[in-house]
Amino acid sequence: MPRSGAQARARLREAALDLYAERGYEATTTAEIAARAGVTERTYFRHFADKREVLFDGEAELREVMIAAIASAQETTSPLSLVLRAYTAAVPLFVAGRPTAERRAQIIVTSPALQERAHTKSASLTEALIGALEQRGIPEPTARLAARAGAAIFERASRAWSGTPAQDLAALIAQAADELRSLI
Amino acid sequence: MPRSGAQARARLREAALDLYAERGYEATTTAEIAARAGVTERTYFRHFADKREVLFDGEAELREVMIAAIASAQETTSPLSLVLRAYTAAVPLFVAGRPTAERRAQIIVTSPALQERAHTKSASLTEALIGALEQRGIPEPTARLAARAGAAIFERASRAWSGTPAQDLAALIAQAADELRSLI
DNA sequence: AGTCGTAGTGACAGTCACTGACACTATCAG
DNA sequence: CTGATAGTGTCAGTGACTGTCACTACGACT
Repeated sequence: MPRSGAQARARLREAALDLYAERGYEATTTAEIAARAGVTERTYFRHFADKREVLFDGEAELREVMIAAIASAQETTSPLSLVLRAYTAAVPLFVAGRPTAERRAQIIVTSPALQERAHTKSASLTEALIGALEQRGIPEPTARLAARAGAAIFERASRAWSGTPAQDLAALIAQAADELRSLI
Repeated sequence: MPRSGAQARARLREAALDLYAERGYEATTTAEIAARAGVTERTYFRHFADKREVLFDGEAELREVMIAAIASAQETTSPLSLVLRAYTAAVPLFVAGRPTAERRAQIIVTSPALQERAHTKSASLTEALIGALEQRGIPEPTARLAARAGAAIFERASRAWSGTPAQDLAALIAQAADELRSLI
């Protein structure tokens, strides 16, 4: 394995986060990000598909953890429980990534383009969960319904978590699930 | 009121639909769309915010119908029922717009950029429903949970509907709601 | 009939995200 | 030490999108 490129990628991430926060997403050019990271614009686009993607790196790890949680669950677990188990398994990742996630969130709310990408990311995560459920023999429509219900539950928990940092996210997930049950 | 512009807008919609279908979304330029519609590229961008938006025109009507359905419901209706009532009220619109919707859907699946926009559109519709629920005094977190559950239900119904055109969409919505209940 | 305000349009120049192609270089395996 | 490979720089190009200014169609109003 030659020159790793991982450092450049990390510098690009930080540079983008800084610049987007300082002068705003739209007022920042990809050339400026590259310059601050000490590379050329062309190199930026070798690491990230577009100007937004740099804010959504590290999503792969999250997806893998969640898929693994579904794959390794007991035989008899219900579809929705599988999805909630996946989100709960990811709680440590959310806790660890929290400081960065907050900075990111503050940037994302300022730009419709970034919110759009955020939606896409969570939709693609949902698709991955659906795939994992199907691997366990759950029919596609059922899997989709369960995954989307789980996503709604997690969003509710996650929003509550942003409000009160002290709470335990896993407990909030369970609580949101109860809320949904009472709604239906 | 001077020159309406509605005709140009309609021609742009059709031109885009044709070209995207013929040669693909990415292989089509906005200049080509404008040319086929008999206007300049600049005029295209006066009618539509970007290259994708032309495929998502007429969303406003849908939103209004659904919001009205929520606003005009009985006092005692539960949050989820309100949301389902909104989707059900929109069924005639979906039936009427079906032929175009199918062409559009075929185009959208060919391009990640268009799928991204489609996600954004349904997310913004969900936000509008949340707002309508809040108007009725339902607290935001509850409204959000109900709106997202309703969206999941409708997606499930809508997918079933694409498969078997004969079925009644309203019935499929009720059926999908039962499915979700049994999942929880 | 003439005038006047308004919404829509064309023309033009410019910025910037993103891509393809080619040459060069740092690193590691043997 | 050599060769294979992943990463990078350079350069030229396309196309989405924007600001600005002048012009025109149309309806309102006298």
